[in-house]
Formats: sequence, C-alpha cells, structure tokens
Amino acid sequence: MQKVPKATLKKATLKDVAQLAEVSTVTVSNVLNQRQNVSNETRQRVFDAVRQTNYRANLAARSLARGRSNTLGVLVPDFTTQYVGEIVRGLSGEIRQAGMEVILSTAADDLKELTQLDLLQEICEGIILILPHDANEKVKNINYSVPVVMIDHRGSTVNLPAIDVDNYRGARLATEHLIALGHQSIGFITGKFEASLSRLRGYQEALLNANLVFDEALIQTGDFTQPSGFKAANKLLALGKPPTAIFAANDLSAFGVMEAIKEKGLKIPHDISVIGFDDIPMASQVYPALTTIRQPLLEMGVAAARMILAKLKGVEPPSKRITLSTELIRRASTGPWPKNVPDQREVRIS
Amino acid sequence: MQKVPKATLKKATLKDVAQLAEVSTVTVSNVLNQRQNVSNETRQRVFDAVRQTNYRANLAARSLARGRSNTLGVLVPDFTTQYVGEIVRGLSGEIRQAGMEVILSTAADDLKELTQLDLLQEICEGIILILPHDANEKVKNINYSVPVVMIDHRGSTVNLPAIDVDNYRGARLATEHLIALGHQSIGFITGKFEASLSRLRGYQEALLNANLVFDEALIQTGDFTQPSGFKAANKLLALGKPPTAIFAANDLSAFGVMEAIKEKGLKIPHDISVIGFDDIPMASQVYPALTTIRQPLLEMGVAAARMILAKLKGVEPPSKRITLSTELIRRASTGPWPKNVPDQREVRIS
DNA sequence: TTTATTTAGTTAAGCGCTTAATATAAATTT
DNA sequence: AAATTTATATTAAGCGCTTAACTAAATAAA
Repeated sequence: MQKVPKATLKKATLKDVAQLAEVSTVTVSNVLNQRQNVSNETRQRVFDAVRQTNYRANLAARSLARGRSNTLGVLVPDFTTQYVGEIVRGLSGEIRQAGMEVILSTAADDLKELTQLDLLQEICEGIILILPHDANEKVKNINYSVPVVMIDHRGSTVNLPAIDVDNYRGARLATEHLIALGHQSIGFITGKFEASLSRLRGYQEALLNANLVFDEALIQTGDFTQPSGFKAANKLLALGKPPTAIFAANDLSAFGVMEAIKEKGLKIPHDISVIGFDDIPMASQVYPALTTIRQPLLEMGVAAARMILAKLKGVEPPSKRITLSTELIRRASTGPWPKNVPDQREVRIS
Repeated sequence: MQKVPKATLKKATLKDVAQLAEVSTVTVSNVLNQRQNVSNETRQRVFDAVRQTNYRANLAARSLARGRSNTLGVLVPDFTTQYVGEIVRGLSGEIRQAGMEVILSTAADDLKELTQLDLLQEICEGIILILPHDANEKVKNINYSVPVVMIDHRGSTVNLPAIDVDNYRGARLATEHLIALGHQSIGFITGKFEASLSRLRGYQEALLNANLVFDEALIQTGDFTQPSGFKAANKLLALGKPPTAIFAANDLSAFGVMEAIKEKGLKIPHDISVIGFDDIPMASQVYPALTTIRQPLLEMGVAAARMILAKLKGVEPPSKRITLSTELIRRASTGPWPKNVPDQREVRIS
C-alpha cells in the first residue's frame, strides 16, 4: 500500500515528473516512449516518479506534438440492431491490440449528419464507416482527408475500400440446405438492398442446379423488418400450394415468418422449414432456434480494422474490396421433407 | 462555384488564414470564436480566407491551449441490446445541441476493461456511464477525475449521480392493467437485478391493493433472456391452474413467453395475455405487438446529458439520483378476461 | 595513444491554438 | 482642448508534449 501524495488539484505534467526524478523532461518522454537511450537506473527513477505523481500523458499535447492522434474513428449509422454491436466488438478488439484507440460516433440513420464525419476526421487518423442502408450517393461524395474503410454489410457499390460478404454464396448455401432436406417448393423473401439481389441470384442458381423450377409466385419483397417478414409469409401461406420451406433474406424478417407460421397453427420445422440470413445473436434465442446463414460480423470488424491499420503503415491492400465468406448455421428451424422421413434431429447435412 | 485552391497537402493553420486575410492569428482566432472585438470588414476578410483555405481548427491544439476538450464521453458496456441505442440517441442529441461533442467507447460487458475509462477521462470533460448488469463494486471504486453520471437502467445502488427509472410504479401499472382487464391469476417472471425486486414489489402491491391473493407458484425467476422467458412460461403453463396472464419483467423474456404460449397452441391475447417491461423497439414489431411498460430510454439519455452539462457549469443537481417515470404502452398482447367479454379492441383502460 | 563510435543524457525549438497584456486610433466626455 | 473611454487590432507568452540537434563521458577500434 503505497501512499498517494496529497490530492493534487492540477494534474501532474512531464515537468513535474522530471523534477521529481531529477532528469530533463525529454528523458521522461524517452522512458515513457520506450526509447533505448536511458540507463536502467534512470529509467527506474522516472518510473517511480511517474507512480508517485500519478502522471498520465495529456493526449491533446501529445497529439499536437506528434501531429497524430493514435486514434481510429468508427462511424455507426444505427445503433439499434444487434448487427452493429458485433462488428464493433470485432474492430475495437483488433485496433486496441494494435495499440491504437477507438472512438465511436453515431450519425443519423441516413448519414445526413456529415458534421460528425468531419469531427471524426479531425480527431482520427483513419475512419471505419459502417454503412447504413441507403447512403451510397452521400457517402461517395465525401471528401475524405484520412484513410477510410467501409463495412458494407448491405452490399452497396461504393468505390471505396470496403469489407463485404459473399451474399450470393450464402443464399446458395441456404437454398441447397433446404433442397438437401427434400424441399422442392421454397419461398423466398427478399428486400431492397443491393445484397438482396445477390441473395436472390444465389437462391435461383441453387434451384437451377437442382433442376427445380423457379416460381415467381414464391418470391415476396419485404423491407428486412420483422413485420414485413410476417406479411410476406402470410402471402406465401395463402397460396394455393404454399411452399414447404421459406428462406428469408435476413434474420429479422425470418422471425416475422416464424410468427406467421405459428399463427396459422403450423409447427416449425415439422410443417414448414424456415431459414434466415445474418445470424444475429437473437437467432439462437428464438424458438425454435433459427437455422441461418452466418455473416461473420465480428470478422468483418477485424478485417476492416486490419485494412485501415495496414493503410496507416502505408501498405495498400491487394484489393479494394475484401469479401468474407458466409456459413450455414444449422439449428432447429429447418427439417426434412416430406414429413414422413425421420425426425430432423437425425438428419445430417452429410 | 468558387475555385478550390490546389490540393494542399498540409492542412491550413491559423497562420495560413491570417496571412491570407492580412491580419494576425489572434484576430482570426477572435473571429472564429465569435468575440466582438473585430470590425465587420475584417471579419469578412477572415471568413473569406477561411473558406479559401478550407481551414478547420486543429482540435488537439485547441484542447491543449484551452485546457479543455469540449467533449463528453459515453462508456457503453454492451452494444447488442436495442436498449443502449435509444439511450445513446437521447444523450448525443442533447450534448451536441449544447455545442459539445460526444464520443463513445465500448467496454467488456462487465466493465473489467477500466483502461477504457481512463482513456475517456483523459479526453473528456465528463463521462456518462451506461451501467452493465453487474458492475456495482467495480464501478464504485473507480477514481473519477471528471464529473460522472450513470444511467442505471438496471436499478443498481451506486452512490454516484445517476438516472434511473421508477421500476416499482411500472410494475404496478402493468399489473393493474391486467387486473383491470379482469385477470385474477397473473404469472410473474422476474430476474436477478436489483430492478427485479422493485418490479416484484410493484406486482405484489397491485395484487394486494385489488384484494387478490399472492401465489408464490406464479413467480418464476429467469435471467432476462428470451430462452429464460420461454422456459419460465412453460413452467407456468404446466401448472394445474395456469395463470390467465403473464407479466414478464423485461421485453426480451416476454418474447420467450409469447413463443411458449404459441407453442402450446394458445392464442395471445385470447387465451392468455402477455405484458413486458422496457419497450425496446422490437416490442412493436413482434406479433401480436407487445403491451409493455415503457422505460423512457431516450429521455434517460437526455436527462443524463443535462445533468452532466449542468455539472460542468458548476451547477450541482438538486438530487444525486433522478428517477424518471414509466408508462403503460397498450398494444395487442393483452386482452380481457374472462374470454366471453367483448373483443379486446373495444376495451379501454378507462 | 589517438581517433572513431556508442551510450546517456541535455538544450532548443516548435506543434497550432488561446489568453493576457498591450498598443493605437477614433469617439466620447468633461 | 485635454482627459477618458471605446473599438480594433497587435505582440508576447505558454498549454504539455515531441523531435532534432547537440554534448559529454565511456568504450571500442585503429
């Protein structure tokens, strides 16, 4: 238990530490920045003085002197999806590991508030932008004064460095999973983002590849919300010959689909299978747990962080756009068809 | 369309602006900080120069010179609940309106990573802490060097300035709502936070007040997650005489409750009513839309912001703890009992 | 031994801004 | 007309840190 000196009103500065340790401020700075031109004995004296004065570097002064802030900024368009949380976890871990700091900033959903971006650029050496649903044009026209990487989980087409995800392959995996279970009539609920198109294509090509017919009537367009999934599923269920499985192009609308099915008194997956896309944390929390396509949200954060970290070191990435792969997460909401084959628990993807 | 000067590699500084406007740097500073000792003519010249040079103040330099950063920090423990998003929206709006900047920082769920807090204190003039589930002890022992306000939506008992919510009254409102609908046997699913106790008390006293018996068997303890609500509801439904309504002490577990009820083939609210607590955005998105007790998340953010803003001006708040009131949000998941009375749409709280 | 090199520190200068102290001319008061 | 106030600037100093340039002593190479 060492004694803390009297409550110092003013924070200790380098000068205070230097005086206590009886060295110059530069030597203190050298010690603190791990430069090798200090003897062990002096180094120890400085460390002691730092401890005694409870010294912490003033970041503003340091940034000013260095001409750089050691901080990366993340602009988050929308806080209320579980989506963003995962991404942020990934990138902040990676950035801190690299010895830099992360600060987040929120903006209106549509990135109208570009003032925030200005501020971030003022403080940060680089920016990671988690793209909102529909900000292509605005985002494209920003004049970036620091390196930028976008996390483009919505599949936009901005010509700036970006991390995205293989939507086509994910949708294909999902559809092939259902086909492998025996389903031949598969409803598809899509949205309006660019990603939806790739996902639709994945769905179509999986059908094609399995020699199944593509039926326009089985396609419903929603807006990626839970109620829109609910409505779309109701339409599908009202068809003369409803599908035996529904592929919702995101988890949230898959939840809506599940509600609609239960509402009709049908059982999932016994009567109808449901598969989602995203694997947000809640996907494993609903009943029955949702089979879905995992977007590697955390990894997207990590990749974005690495990309921008590399840029700061002057290393240009091999490609402007890094596409991460998706993965089938098999849970309880999908089962075999026709019903009379063994219980879904015994089914394996093979 | 005025011409932008050649791509300046270096950012313009006060000096550059001053030279262009043919004044001293101090005058530029005065203009920029809206001090009144500058003639209109000079002011105009300065503004023009600022525009031409595309000047933006260097925040590090400004902070250093002023000795303050004009920034407030928010420490967010957990990003994946919709909760936090609302709170952050509220406080950042308020803070920006006051002309200050907001930066967010994440920490591990349990606030173990207090290094983040250190950093924030370095940069910010004040800190708003959104409390995690279980960090009382740790949080209490932090040595805060700047003003702090906690957002205590979990009902902890930290002896630091905090914003919280009237959990007791909310629970009472919820229970009274069900009682008014005719329910006499009301299940209650609680959790383990301090807030759960107040909510339980609200539930009990509402029963007492209506001369209803309090039945231990109708109380289930969960952990505020969706699956825990599911399990708890299953237990309640398995009782010899199951309740006709279930009050889940948070929305997430209410979702689980709804799933369990549907799973049994029962209809909400026809066969059984469900009410939640929180009013997270998704509460209105599920089917049927969840009746719940609204925690004024946005307002909590605003209140926290105002509190800390006041502190920075040297105004101590009248009370250390500000408790905001809760409100019943009537949606579709609660209905009258017994079943044979008119359809729920015609029922009003009176 | 003389010279070159390394080690361990120092002093000087400046990052870009603000604030305090001062100067000058013009406007007002006495 | 002299003294005072006001409006509009300027110069000087410093916020707390880093970096570059330099120095003195200790060590190694010639």
